[in-house]
Amino acid sequence: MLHGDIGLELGQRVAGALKAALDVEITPEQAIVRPSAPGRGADYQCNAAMSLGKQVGKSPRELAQLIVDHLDAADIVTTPEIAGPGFINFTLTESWLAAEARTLLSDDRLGVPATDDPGRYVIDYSSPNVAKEMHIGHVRTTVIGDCFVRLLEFAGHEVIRRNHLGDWGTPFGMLIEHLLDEGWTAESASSIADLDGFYKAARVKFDSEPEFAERARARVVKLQGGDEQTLTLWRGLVAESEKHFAEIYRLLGVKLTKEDSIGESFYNPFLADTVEELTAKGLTKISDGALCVFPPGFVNREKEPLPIIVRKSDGGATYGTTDLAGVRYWTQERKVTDLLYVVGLPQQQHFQMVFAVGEQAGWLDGDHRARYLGFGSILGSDGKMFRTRAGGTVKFIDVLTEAVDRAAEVVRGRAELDAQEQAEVARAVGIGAVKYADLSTDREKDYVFDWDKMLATEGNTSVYLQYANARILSVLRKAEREPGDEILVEQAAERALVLKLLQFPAALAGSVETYAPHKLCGYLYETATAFSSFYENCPILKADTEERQASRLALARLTSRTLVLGLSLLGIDAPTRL
RNA sequence: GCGCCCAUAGCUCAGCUGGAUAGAGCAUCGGACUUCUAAUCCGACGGUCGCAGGUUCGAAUCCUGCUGGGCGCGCCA
Repeated sequence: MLHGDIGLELGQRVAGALKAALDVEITPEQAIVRPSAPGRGADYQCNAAMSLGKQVGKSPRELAQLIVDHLDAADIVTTPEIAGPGFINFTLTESWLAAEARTLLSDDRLGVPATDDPGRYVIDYSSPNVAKEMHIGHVRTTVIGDCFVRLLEFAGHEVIRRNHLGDWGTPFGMLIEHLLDEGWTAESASSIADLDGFYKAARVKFDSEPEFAERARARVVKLQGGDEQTLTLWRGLVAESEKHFAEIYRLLGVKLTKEDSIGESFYNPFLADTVEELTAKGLTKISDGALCVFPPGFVNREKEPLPIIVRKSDGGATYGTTDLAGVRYWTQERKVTDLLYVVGLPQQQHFQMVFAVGEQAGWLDGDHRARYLGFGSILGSDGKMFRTRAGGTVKFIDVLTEAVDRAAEVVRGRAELDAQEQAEVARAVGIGAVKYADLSTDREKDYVFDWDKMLATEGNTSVYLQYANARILSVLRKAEREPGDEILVEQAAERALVLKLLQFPAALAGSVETYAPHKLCGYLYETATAFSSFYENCPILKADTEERQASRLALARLTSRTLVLGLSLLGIDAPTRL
């Protein structure tokens, strides 16, 4: 099957028919073969005849008939029917469905091909600030970024995780000066428990004491100048922060580790060269004392060109400088093919400008692509930015502990789990719920954070998927035999489930190509509901023949494998019991 | 003022890049457990796709305008 995609396979056959009938060449994609809406009596439909008819000078129905007449697809579908203005309806044969499903039984990748064009990706995500506690604002970038890592790795790409820590810049003068004032040393600095409080205290002092602010500014210069005592203290702060981040990442179950920290400070040695190269290429201009790049097409409110400031009037660098140095470093030094930025939507324009400059500088081109993957905000039930009842920032760790606590409540008294298992399940369910809520709606839209909805056992939630899987595994445990290696497609619910399982590769491809985890979520939900229906209608352990039981056990296992793999690509665990 | 995004069932969301009668879940109502995990399943109810034009065989989807909301727009990152 072409890329494991039924639609593409049929599209290829349609393309072949068109070639045979009229010597017209189209790609399988251009054949526009899509799953039909339920209840229309067909599995797939070809929508190409209407638009193509005009080009070849035939009526759509006439063209559709020509395609059908020359179609070589009897191994897959029954005789296609032409309907309406020129739709070609395909119904897959039970024998083909059975044969295809059979091949999945021994396929670790469940029909998903590895990419034939592997790239080297670097993904910028999570990006917390040193000396500040992670908060609700880091949830989406961390969860979504981790999902992309998993999806791209599974697709067969090399993926470099990049945690772009906020570990440099003006706040660190204030932090280090406060460190010294409070009598911390480089060694003890890594044991400050309340980093957030520490940051706030420094901030207050900075805002209220001019003398301190003055020292803080001087300290920034020392830091950026490479003063050893300052650097040592700075490293202590970073180390302490990384402990906190690691704790969140561990609890959350994302792949980020300390080794993935490539913070702003990393680019410090490249900033001067980057600015120099931009200048050498004639892209910079001094404006109001700052060195700027003006990418074409961006204007401010006065319709004047909008700059990226690469060197402030005081000589300092900005995040624009750092981001440009990053584009330069990863494309030129590390030879990555794709740079992905999982950063909130408010920063869209900034990245568009950075990419535009990257192209002007020749760092980005057809072989070195950059893509900004923005995401919407998490809202409270009032439709405004999600905050605590007191109006404060919601801490990341509080979200996770509350999720696990609430999940424990949901799981309590459930099944025959001991305390240890209950705790593990609560974690899988609670964390899964937070991640799934984040991944299951359109990435670019805002979504409303709602504990009851995300932990609901009905509807499109991770708990429902986890439950469906646990149920399957329970049946498999109770079976007194191994699943068979033949698939029977007899009942309607059985047929629907098999078709759904065969659509996994296409669903996954759609999710990866458009960086849309919610498409995978939707597919998994449909698969779980298809299984539930099958479970109600098709007895497994009590099937009336050996063959049926063997086949249904195989289908059950296949469904479980699909759910588990799908969930794992989302970064969500699937407990064996629930 | 300029730019970007959003508006679909009472609520929360899909709608596969222009296809057929716009789909799920929740809520409401009605059914199904001496049967493999009922945390489930089956059915019913529910729509002026924000408004108005346009493009064409065909628009929730593309274009223009408007209304209502969110965000961004020079030395924080």
